[in-house]
Amino acid sequence: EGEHIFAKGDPGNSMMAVLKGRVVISNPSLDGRQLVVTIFRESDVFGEIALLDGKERSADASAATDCELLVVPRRSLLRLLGQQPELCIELLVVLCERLRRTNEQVEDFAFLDLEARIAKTLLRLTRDEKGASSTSRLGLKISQRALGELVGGSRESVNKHLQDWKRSGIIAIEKGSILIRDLEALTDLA
Amino acid sequence: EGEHIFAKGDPGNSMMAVLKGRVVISNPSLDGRQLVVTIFRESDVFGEIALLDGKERSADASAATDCELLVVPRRSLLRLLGQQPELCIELLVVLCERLRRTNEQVEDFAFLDLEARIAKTLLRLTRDEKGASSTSRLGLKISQRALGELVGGSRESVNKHLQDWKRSGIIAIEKGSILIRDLEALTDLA
DNA sequence: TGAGAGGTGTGAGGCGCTTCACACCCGGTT
DNA sequence: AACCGGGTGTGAAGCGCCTCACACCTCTCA
Repeated sequence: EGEHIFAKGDPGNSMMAVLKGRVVISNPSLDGRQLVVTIFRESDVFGEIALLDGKERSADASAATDCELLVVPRRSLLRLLGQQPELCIELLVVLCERLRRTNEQVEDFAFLDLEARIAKTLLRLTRDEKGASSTSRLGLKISQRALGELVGGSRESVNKHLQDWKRSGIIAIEKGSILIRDLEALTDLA
Repeated sequence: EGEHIFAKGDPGNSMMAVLKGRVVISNPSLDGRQLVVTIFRESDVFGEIALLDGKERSADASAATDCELLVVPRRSLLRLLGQQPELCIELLVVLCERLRRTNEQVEDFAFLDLEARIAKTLLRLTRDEKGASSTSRLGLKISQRALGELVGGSRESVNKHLQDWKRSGIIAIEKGSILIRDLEALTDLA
């Protein structure tokens, strides 16, 4: 947990699959801030980009929890791809998903204000969470600073919006967990 | 010129290669604004995403100039990919480039202010332009509104920054063309 | 020749977000 | 116990960018 996996700018001659735990992909800014791009979990793969085109890593990766990773070095993958064309197609599909996701992020930054972005990622996080460990009663445990890094906003602003929502009964906060009371209202905001 | 090629949300069962002319890829917002994501030129391909994963088109495409396009329908491409694994790898590389580009856009929106984004795209545009038609004397012909759509800002704000730069001698504007006088200063801003 | 459309220049006002500053609460450490 | 670090809540000040409003310029087209 907390360990550094690779940094933006490193030479990238391998890709990884998450066997256990969570991996945070983030972008550093010049002034030390961080933007969290994605969080990968079991059975996701990452780091394919640098591997495939042979350039530098395009973002930082570090372990959000204790992890087990499967490392696939470049030459193994290339050999595999040569032998199994279906695998190649699968990789194409993964990259496509990723592109769609990133495109959507660009859109969000361009068109949505902070409030909408927070609402949206809150919804996404609970959806992801529910998929993984089926907690029917959905409480989301995340620090407001981390939420800020996910949406590209300051911790303080995140707090203010959460407070607004709490006052209007859209969410509740207990024991540091956020739980959604009015899902529809939140979807409208996003 | 001006013709609509496909719209976000359309079913996407083909991809295209640009033989001649320019194609603008853009995202529409709910309130009618547009964000221009990329401009493709001769020998670029686009529309692969929807084709590969079989989902909807993820953005609008329209002809910025008169164009000739080569349309590759889904089944042709899949057949080709089956026969020629190298082609598959090439596609992977194209997608990787695209992902890097889009990631960079996200970063820019998150970390750079409007001035820096304008500077950056101005530099990119002149670089692209010089590559295509080798005009040693680089003048960039683009409307300020179009620039605004490229950087995700209003026409007025774009104008104000350009005026600032004109006053400090970084750029000059003549006959509706922007030409860069102090390339280094502009690179510093970006 | 005059009208309109599209591009440009510029100021006033306002909203959203950031930064800074500070107070509070809780868990762990010594 | 006293103490710290990390997360939380909140207000004041300030800046960046947007919107609105308006003037002007240049083309094209009837």
